Amino acid sequence: MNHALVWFRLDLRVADNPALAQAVAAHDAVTPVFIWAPEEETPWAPGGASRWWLHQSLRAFQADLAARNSRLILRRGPTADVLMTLAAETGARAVYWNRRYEPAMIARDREIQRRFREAGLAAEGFPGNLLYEPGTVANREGKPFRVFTAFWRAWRSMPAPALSLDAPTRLPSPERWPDSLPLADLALEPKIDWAAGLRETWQPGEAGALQQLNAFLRDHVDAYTAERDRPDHEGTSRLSPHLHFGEISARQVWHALSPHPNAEPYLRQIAWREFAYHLLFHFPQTPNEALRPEFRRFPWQLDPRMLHAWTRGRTGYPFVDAGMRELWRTGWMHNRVRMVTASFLVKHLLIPWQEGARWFWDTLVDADLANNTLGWQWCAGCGADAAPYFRIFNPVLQGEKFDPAGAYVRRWIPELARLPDAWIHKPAPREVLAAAGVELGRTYPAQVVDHQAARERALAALAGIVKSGGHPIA
DNA sequence: TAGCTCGTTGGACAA
DNA sequence: TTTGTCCAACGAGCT
Repeated sequence: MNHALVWFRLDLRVADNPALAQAVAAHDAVTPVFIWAPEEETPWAPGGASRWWLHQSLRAFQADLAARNSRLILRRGPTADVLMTLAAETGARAVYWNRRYEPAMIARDREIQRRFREAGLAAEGFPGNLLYEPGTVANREGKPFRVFTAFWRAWRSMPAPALSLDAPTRLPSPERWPDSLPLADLALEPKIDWAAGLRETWQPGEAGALQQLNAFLRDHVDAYTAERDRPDHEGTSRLSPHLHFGEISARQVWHALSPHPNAEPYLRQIAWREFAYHLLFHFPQTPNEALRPEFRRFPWQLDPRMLHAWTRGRTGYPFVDAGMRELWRTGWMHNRVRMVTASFLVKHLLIPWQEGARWFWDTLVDADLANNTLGWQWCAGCGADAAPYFRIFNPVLQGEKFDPAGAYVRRWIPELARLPDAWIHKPAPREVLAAAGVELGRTYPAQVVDHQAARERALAALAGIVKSGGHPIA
């Protein structure tokens, strides 16, 4: 039989899957395989929340494949060895996958391709995870954009993407299936069950992704510009984890949105995702190092107690704490609040952005190396397209502006629920606190830093690295 | 080309 | 209370 392997990673879908489509079109037996090899992704192996999601998504994908008379073979790494072994076991002459763009993943794909080709086997990656691959959008000099708006203009004027590929109705199975590990053997789920909030919030898998997209199109896309900044409302798409795991493709989202008269603001967000991959591709050190070299001299202060207060939502700034608790409970945080919490860690506490990136990496179900890196560097002011450095979010004003009635704070910080709206985001007078049953320092922490003092300290620190010259240290 | 403008998501302060 | 202006920079991208 003319047999092919399809190696799945962050493309856990049957619809609009170029690698799968190629295998079905050109082969009369297809073996889908997923290989768990987190050591190959260090130091950015999937964190706890990502592993939880992956477990659920793999289970859903197994069912989707079973409904098409197929299976998902599960194995553990090393990936290249496993794929070679599987090719030998099944007699497959080819392996296909959809490309990933993280530096370590690019290197791994290249190595697998080399080994397969040396063995006389086909090995081919396909573009399935982005609308336009890194390297295809460049400025007039042929250099990578570093400013989003310019990237967006170029990106938007690219030829429209081809139509999405239909899901194959039936996948040709091999005469004999190779062995598969049980899903539980990948040990992706937490040993102590902390995932109740995740289960309540999400439906991982391709069906859940489509449902989420349709709900967004039906209920939220029209008001997106106004509502996307309101964490107290349900105004965003909440597609990020589905996109990260490839349960839905950016191309499917693009085609679903495009006919819509109010699609542009959301497509811009899709372009941000592509910009993040573009930056990671061209600046592969950025998950660990500031893009702007002068920030390597920034006088960070790694205070473990402050960091702990931030991670657990105990900074005394309700808008910040609500966000951190939403993250801890649901594996997700509203984008507006991500900016404010990140800014608070970096600018108010002067804790290195990498610490925040690492915490988000472990707790977000949508943790994505490109997006996480861009987001943190942007907030820290050390990345591409950085805002003027003297822009420091005021966590009280941000709360009052984007959660005016305090509903978001009350939802995640029940101990403040009885405070009146006017005092929900800032320390209330003694009698107001008493009436609401709040005792600062006991039922809810006092502010760990004073905003004004922290702001001045951050501005002084920033002035220091600018004044001492913008040259990179050797 | 050499200068100009502007940067997803602001804030503080004066008037 | 609202509105306008400036705030310690810098450099990509454009004309």
